[in-house]
Amino acid sequence: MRLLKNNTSSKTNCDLSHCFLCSNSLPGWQSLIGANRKNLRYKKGATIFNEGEEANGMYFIYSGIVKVHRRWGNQKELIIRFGKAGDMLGYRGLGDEKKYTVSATAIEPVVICYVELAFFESLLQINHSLTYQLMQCYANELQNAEKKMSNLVHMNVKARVADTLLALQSQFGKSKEGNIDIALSRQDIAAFTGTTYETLFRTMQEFIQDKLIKISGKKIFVLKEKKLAELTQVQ
Amino acid sequence: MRLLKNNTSSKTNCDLSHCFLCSNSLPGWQSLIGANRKNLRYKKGATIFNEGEEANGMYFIYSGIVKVHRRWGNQKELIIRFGKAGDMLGYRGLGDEKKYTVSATAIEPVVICYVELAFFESLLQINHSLTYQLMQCYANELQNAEKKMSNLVHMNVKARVADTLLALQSQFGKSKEGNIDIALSRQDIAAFTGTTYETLFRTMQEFIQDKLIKISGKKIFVLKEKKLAELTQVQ
DNA sequence: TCAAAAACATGATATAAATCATACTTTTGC
DNA sequence: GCAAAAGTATGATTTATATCATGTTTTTGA
Repeated sequence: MRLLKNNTSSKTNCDLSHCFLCSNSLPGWQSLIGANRKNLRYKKGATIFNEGEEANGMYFIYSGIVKVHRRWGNQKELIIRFGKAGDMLGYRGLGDEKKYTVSATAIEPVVICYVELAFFESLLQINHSLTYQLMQCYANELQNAEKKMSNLVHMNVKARVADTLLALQSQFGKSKEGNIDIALSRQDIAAFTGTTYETLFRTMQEFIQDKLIKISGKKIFVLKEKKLAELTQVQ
Repeated sequence: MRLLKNNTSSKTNCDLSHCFLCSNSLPGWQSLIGANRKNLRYKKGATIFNEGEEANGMYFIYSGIVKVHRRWGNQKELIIRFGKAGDMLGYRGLGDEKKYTVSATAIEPVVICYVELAFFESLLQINHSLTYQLMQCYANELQNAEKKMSNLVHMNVKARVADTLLALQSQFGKSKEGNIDIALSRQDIAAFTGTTYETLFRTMQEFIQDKLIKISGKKIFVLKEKKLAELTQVQ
């Protein structure tokens, strides 16, 4: 998926060129898209949509970070993935069931480009290339999901935490300071790893002891990437 | 996905009308497809493709049952899903990486309709509806994968076994006798549930004791579907 | 700006499920 | 048709990880 330059002012509207939808449509269609899209703003912690709700539209992230997650009971959750500028949300609604099967929550202020499902589907009918790109995007997501599924069953927590940190660094990159360029609560890191806060905490302490990582508040520095990668391999 | 009538003679070739590829193409194209497809046969236990291998083509199941799985080390595996007549394999190869990220193995004799990836991709370029159907198929698979991922983290083994049995019955239906219409080894059921053979065995014994299911060899009879379904709910 | 809530930090304890061990039975290939 | 391999069956033991409990610090919003 496409990356966006670092224009995260929450005042900005989508410029009709960077999101998944626009970048996969011919320039001539942008006025049509512009006329049918809404810009939505969410503050940190706000729900974008909830699992079980009627799927009404497609959400294209213009700026900010979103977690895509599933809840269990009212204390447990699994974070399936994080979405950032250029990513798409809600498209699972295209399946047989027109309901969201996951939830999406802003973990920092987010600007969304939103279109109604009916409009999006009509775009797919006339824009072959958009459908093809969407299909490609799914193929990748499926691979990720299948890999994650397998990791959850086969890897122990230590390996999964190592994998999580490397995945976060790969998706969000490093800041100039050198830390992974995303600020997550330990709770969210645990939910992304598929473990509890306490176990995540202890595992990270172990990594700090072993000098594999370094921590300063919410800033995480990967010190020994190779060692972490080794931990994720079958022993 | 589409179901096929019970014509499982391994001598039969695909009739160019039932598989995912043919049923989503206009009749006029069938001669083109016929000229480019190969019919492949696999016996029980045979590997169709292996994770890590170069992705060379698309596989459409004409008859038989296939497991799609990922290995870990050389003793552990997770079965991601089962495929039957009308289903498709190998399409993950369309993602960024042109390698299979999962393995596919025949668990009973299988007849496959095979086309080269290049041919399939050219079909996608000219057949908009095929691309759209493929995309829809992915959307469903993604929902399944995300649900399974969440189940693996949140549900205990008992709930997962109940879920597995219901899922198998829903996918493969019941025979006239009333058992789930697929013969799997306990090992495979365990791998699909994401647990070990021993734990699966004990859990099934518990279900038999509680009269939720009944067993005769590889035939599994679901006696109390509702009770099993309750076990899968958050308590 | 102050109270309440969320997040962070850690030790102690419980337990679900994996692992190990062993024997019997069925299937498969030569 | 028989040997080897795969699958089935079950008890005993270990262990990784969740759960519980409690206190501190930070963030948030009224």
